[in-house]
Amino acid sequence: MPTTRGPGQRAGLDREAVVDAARAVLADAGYAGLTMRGLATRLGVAPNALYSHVGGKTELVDLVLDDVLGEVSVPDEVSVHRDPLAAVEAIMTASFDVLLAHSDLMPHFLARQGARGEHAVRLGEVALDALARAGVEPGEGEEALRVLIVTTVGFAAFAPASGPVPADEIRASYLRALDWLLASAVNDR
Amino acid sequence: MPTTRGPGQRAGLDREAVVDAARAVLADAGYAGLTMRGLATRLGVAPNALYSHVGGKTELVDLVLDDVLGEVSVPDEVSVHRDPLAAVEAIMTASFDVLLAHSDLMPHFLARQGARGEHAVRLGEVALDALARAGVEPGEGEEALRVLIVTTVGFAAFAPASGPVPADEIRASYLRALDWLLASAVNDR
DNA sequence: ACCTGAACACCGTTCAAGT
DNA sequence: ACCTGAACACCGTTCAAGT
Repeated sequence: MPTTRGPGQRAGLDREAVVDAARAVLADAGYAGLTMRGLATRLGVAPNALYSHVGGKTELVDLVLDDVLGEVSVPDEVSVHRDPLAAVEAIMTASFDVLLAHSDLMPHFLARQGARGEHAVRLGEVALDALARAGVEPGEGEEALRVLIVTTVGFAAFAPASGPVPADEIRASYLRALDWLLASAVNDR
Repeated sequence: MPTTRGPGQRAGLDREAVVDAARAVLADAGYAGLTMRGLATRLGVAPNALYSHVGGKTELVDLVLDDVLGEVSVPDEVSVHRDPLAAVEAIMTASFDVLLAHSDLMPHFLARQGARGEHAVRLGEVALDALARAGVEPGEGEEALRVLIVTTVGFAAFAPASGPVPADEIRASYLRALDWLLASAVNDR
C-alpha cells in the first residue's frame, strides 16, 4: 500500500526504477499485463507520474528491451581475435537465450524494426568486428548481421513453450539455421 | 452515414464482410488503426454486432492474416515436379512480397506463433512437398520449412519503408538469406 | 441468428496546479 | 523537476433484450 502523497511530494522515482519495475511486471504478468497504469500502481504513484521519467509506453518498452539485452554476455577481444566465427556464434546464441526468456517482447522489437539502445549498439559493434575477422567481405558485414539478427529475433519470438511446437525443437531449428547462415556468409564470395 | 436500425433489424453482415472491412481499415489506417469499434463504425453497426461473426479481435486478425495469405500464388503440381527447389523459392518470395505489403501484421503473426488458417495450411503442404522432392531428408522437412517461414516473416516485419534501412536493401538481404538457407537445407546430410 | 443499448472494466496521455 | 487530480478520448468485451 503506497504512502499517500500530496502534490509536490516526491516518490523518489527515476528512470531506472521505472524500468526495473516494468521488468518485474513483465515477469509477473507478461507483455499483455504491462500497462502504464498497472506499473504506476506497483510503484505507488499516479499513472501520469511515469511521464516524468519516460516519454511514453513505446519508449519504456524500448528501454526494457535494451535492459534485457544488457544481460547478453559479450565475448572479450581476445576470444574474438582467436576464433571470430565462434565469437559470432556465441553472441547470437547468447542473445537468443536471453531473448527467448522475453519472447513476448519480440513482436515489439520487430514492430520497432530493431533496437537502438546502448546495449544493442554494443552487441552490434562486436558482432560486426567478429564477422569481418571471420572473413565476411568488407561492406557485407551489415547485411550478414541483419540476417543473423532477424533470424535470432524471429526464432525467439516463435519459440515460447505455450506454442504448438516444443521450445527445444525450435531451439534446434534456430541453431541449425544459424550454422547454415554463418557457413554461407563466410564462404560466399 | 449508416441507416438507423432498431433491435432485431439485420445489417446483412457476415464473416466475409467483416474481414473485408477489416482489410479496408488496415489499408487506410494500419494495424494501430484497426479497432473493433472503428470497424463497427465503418460497417454501420454497433461494436458488439461484430461478435456475432468473429470470436474477438485476435480471431479477426487471424482471419485477416489468412485472407492475405490467400493472395500468394501457389505453384502448380507440374512446376513443383519439374523444379522443386525453384518452387520452394517461388513460394517463399511470393509470400514475402505479399506479407511485406502487410508488415504491420507480422508482429501478430509471431505473437500467435504462426498461422493455421486454410491458406496457410495449403502453402505449408505445397512447400513441404516441394522440399521433399528437392532432396530434403524425410522428417527434416518440417524443420526446414519452419526456418524458411521464420525468416520470411521476420524480414517482412523488418522491412517497412518507414524504417532506418531501405526496403530494397532488406529485400536483397532476404533473398540472400533464402538462398543460403535453401542451399544448406538441400545439401546438408 | 443477428442485431441494439447500455454498461463494465479498463487503456495511454495531456493539462493545470502544487511544492 | 517531480508529483497529484482530473479529465479526455478512447479501447475490447459482456449482458440483457428485441425481432
